[in-house]
Amino acid sequence: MQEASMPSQVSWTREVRRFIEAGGNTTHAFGLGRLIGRMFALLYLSPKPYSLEDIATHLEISKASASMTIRQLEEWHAVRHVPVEGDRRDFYEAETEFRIIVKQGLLPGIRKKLATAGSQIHRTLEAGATVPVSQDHSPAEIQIIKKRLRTAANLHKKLDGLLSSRLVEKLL
Amino acid sequence: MQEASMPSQVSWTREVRRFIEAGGNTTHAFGLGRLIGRMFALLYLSPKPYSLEDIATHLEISKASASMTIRQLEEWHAVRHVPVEGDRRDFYEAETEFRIIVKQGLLPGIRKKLATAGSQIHRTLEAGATVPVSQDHSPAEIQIIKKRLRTAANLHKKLDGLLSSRLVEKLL
DNA sequence: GACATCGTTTAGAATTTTCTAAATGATGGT
DNA sequence: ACCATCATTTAGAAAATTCTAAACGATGTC
Repeated sequence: MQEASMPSQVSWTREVRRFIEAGGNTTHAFGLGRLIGRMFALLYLSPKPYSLEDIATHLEISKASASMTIRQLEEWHAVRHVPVEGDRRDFYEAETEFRIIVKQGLLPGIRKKLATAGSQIHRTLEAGATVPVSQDHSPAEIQIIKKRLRTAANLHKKLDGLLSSRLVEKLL
Repeated sequence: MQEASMPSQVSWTREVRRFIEAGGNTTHAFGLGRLIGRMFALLYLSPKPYSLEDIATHLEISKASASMTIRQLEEWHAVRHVPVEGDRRDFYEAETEFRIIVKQGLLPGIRKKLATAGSQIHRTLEAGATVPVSQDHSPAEIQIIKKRLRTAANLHKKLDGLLSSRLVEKLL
């Protein structure tokens, strides 16, 4: 009995490891750092909450890294702090409702980044409006530039509107 | 006349510089590198095509960097190679149809990244199906894990379907 | 209130990523 | 065919990011 389950046992833990690394590669591919994906993957596959040190041990990282990364995950609502009775350590578990993570964590972050870009588009647009003459460009060229800026501003507006709408509801 | 336009002239070029840097910050914020956004912003505000050396000069980078980054932009269909009669240098101009950039450049890249994550989810799911017993987890916990994996697989499927649909048409 | 244990901060080490100069390859002009 | 000029490749420098050990602060325990 025990011997029969041993081989699969080994391959399961190895598969979990692969899963964790794949999570890290995914977040890294999207420019979010490798650790955050590894950590979320670990917690997502854990029915039981983990303490900071548990996490650090499993991922073979320092407690310092674990602390900083878990706070980032908390900001994104991807991880919850769960109190464990009679233990003053911090325990964490993964948020399993992706809707919450996307809506409260990811989308606000994306919108914030887009807002920075959008404000510069408008700033340039306004600067262009007060500059009818240029030694670098002909009047016709300036019209083209202004049109492109308006197109960019329009795209930004559409994107932001879409992200703040109930698109997410439909999705999940 | 000339004196009257001089002050605005200065502020316009400065504003263009700000625009370019903002473009760089935006792509960098989304994990795409700072240079690619700076370069696209430069070309987007240029009615005339630029040669590789033009680009390198304006952005104060080496021709080597310009070459590698422009190829990346080409892969994303964000920049077009335009032949200039009687000049064997390569000239480039920005693609101004964002629909094309998103549809042919960004979305395929995103889907590719998601596909990697998705295949690992399924792989783990299959491994879990063949492992009914574990010394680390109770049977009830294993059920929870399997359910979470199915949820993740489902999310991945929805996401991928959405990205490959005509969502983009509606958007732009 | 001193001690023990935990989480956070921070200064700097280690790694990764980005960038460039130089070499190479490719192509057109003479 | 040779030279001149351009784009690309690559090996290694430079810069940015990520990670950690140690110091610190906070909180519960005896």
